[in-house]
Amino acid sequence: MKDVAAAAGVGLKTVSRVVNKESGVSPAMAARVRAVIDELGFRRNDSARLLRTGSTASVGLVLEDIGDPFSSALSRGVEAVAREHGCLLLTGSSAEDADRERELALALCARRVDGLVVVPAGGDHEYLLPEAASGLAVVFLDRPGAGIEADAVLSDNAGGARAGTAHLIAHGHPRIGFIGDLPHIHTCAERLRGYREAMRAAGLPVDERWIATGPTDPATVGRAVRRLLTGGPDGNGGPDPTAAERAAEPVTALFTANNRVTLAALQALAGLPARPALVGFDDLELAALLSPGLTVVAQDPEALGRTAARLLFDRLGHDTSPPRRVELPTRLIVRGSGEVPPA
Amino acid sequence: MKDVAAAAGVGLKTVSRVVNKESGVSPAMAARVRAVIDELGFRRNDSARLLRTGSTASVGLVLEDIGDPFSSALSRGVEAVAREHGCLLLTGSSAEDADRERELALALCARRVDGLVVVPAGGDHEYLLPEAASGLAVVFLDRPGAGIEADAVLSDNAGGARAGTAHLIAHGHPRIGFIGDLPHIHTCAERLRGYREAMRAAGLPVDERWIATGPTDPATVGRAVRRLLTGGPDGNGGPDPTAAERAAEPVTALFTANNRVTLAALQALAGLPARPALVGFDDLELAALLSPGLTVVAQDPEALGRTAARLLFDRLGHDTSPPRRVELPTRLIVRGSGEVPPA
DNA sequence: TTGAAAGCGCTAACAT
DNA sequence: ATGTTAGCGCTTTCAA
Repeated sequence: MKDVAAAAGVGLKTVSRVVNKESGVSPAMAARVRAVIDELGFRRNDSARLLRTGSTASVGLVLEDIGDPFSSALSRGVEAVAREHGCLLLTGSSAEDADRERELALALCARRVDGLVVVPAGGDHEYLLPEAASGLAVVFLDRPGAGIEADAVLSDNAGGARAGTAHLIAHGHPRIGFIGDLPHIHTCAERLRGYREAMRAAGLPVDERWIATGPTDPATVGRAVRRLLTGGPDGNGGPDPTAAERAAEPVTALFTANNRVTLAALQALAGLPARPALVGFDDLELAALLSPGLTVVAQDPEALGRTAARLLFDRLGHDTSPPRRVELPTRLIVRGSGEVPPA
Repeated sequence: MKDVAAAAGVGLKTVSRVVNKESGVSPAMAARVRAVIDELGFRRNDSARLLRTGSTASVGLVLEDIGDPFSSALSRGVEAVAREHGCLLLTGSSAEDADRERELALALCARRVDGLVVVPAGGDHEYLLPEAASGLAVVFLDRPGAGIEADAVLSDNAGGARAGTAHLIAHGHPRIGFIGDLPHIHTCAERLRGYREAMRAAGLPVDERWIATGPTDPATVGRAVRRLLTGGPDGNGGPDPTAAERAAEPVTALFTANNRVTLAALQALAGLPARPALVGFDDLELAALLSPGLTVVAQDPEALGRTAARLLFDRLGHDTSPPRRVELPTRLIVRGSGEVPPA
């Protein structure tokens, strides 16, 4: 900019005015400056500008895994709203690792993003307190944060799981298996709660060996599927190994608690002759084209992302009301797999 | 930082040294400074730091649509490599719009990203020349750029389409329909070229009415599917309307040129009694679980992203060799839908 | 080992 | 309508 001013033989501020389309510059002067700008290929350095003005016109998004369709739909929602506000989006993935989440969030803060949308991987967010104290707006997405008072946007996980489980019960299944990811993850815990509530509401007992939680790789989920369907021992070595080692009653239906689990379960079931009823949490792209079609409890991840971003910008607009927790409804989509009667 | 220095009663530079873990500070002093830092909740402002040092330790990624599974896999690849290099990733979507791409790329440049990975939406990238001249590294991804000499990482689109089409031909289909997205998009054009080459290599004629390009919404693709299968007029009002209005021979197989087209075509086919053979470009998550399984020409989007990012960091490491074009192979995955014989 | 001064590229506030 | 000065928060340079 200094170069432009020198080359055009004008003051620095005049160039600044032209670049920022401020009024108070004669057309002739503006034209001359613009000519020099083009000639020199000058582009304003926004980092410097933003350092000076204080705002950064950018928000950060910490996802669990940008490659997961659910995450990318979230991020589409956040991006759309950020864009409406003329804000750039800085994104990173935590790979479901608490340290990485922290590191990433702090890196974004060091860049002085105006606000942060976080899909929590860790269970403690106290590390954001100093940032929040110095003006950072924070919204948690998909899962609530801990150790800091902040807005959260979630799906009605328990309600959705309740509806999905009740749907299976209504189709005659008294024994239903639950397969989820890691039990300490909020969404998994809530969906399990919904499952238990639906069972209890129907007066059905729950055998703890019907509940499988763990990694979502196809091998692990495949083992869980086969165990639940045959009633074998759980192999987890739970608090009561002798009970766990006894065979459980086989289930006739499965509730799979997220998209990756559902996918892995479908793969495991593909080889089997008789298929249990299945309801999955999260919709899948080809769900309607399977046979039978896949019955799911669908979230609206893009709406989740948009809602979180709106909340964030409300806060940036100095909305100082107490932290809110917004819960978005889920929707049961009936397509066939959940209506199979017990074998 | 100034505040910390004042509160600790030390010089500014000492605080800077402690924050950056530079050597040359006595342990006692360092401890005192760190105590004040914690007390005040001080966090270094990286924007200011980077303004001073010149580098920004960040790279930009301009995608077509972050919500598309293909894009998000690309971005996972880019992010992984950026992370290895301690770089933050700034991402945005162009929504397949040239102006938006430009606007986004320039916004990232104004933030002084060190490098830019661009999935081109527009056909002209001259606007990046001034940036490149002042040191920006640029790599195009998925499609080549135009108007600027830069690296590009692509899939072997023509080769993949050739293999897919040849596969259908080998299974006895002389008449094969091609459904793609917009014909000016490089990937579509290349895949169409591959299709034509395979047909010619087999000595088969191509009726232009077997080729449908346009938007990828389910309605448009559905119409194309039905037209190709029944041999109705093309309705495009092409250069030879009278010929176009004559009925064409119905095709017995379809080659769908990207994931969205494949998805839409599958939806359209779901309602139909007799199904044509189908090979799609791009793999889909549930492809193996459909019946018949979906035969595809698979790309490796994560590898595309990683390769592009590696090339970018090579350039940032002052690799000044002439621009390269890297082409990654595709893989035909046989699952059933492409092996259906002609009706 | 420590610190003062200069300056990265820009804009806000105040001249002219 | 245009220019000058100071300073955003940090690092670099050089001096003590």
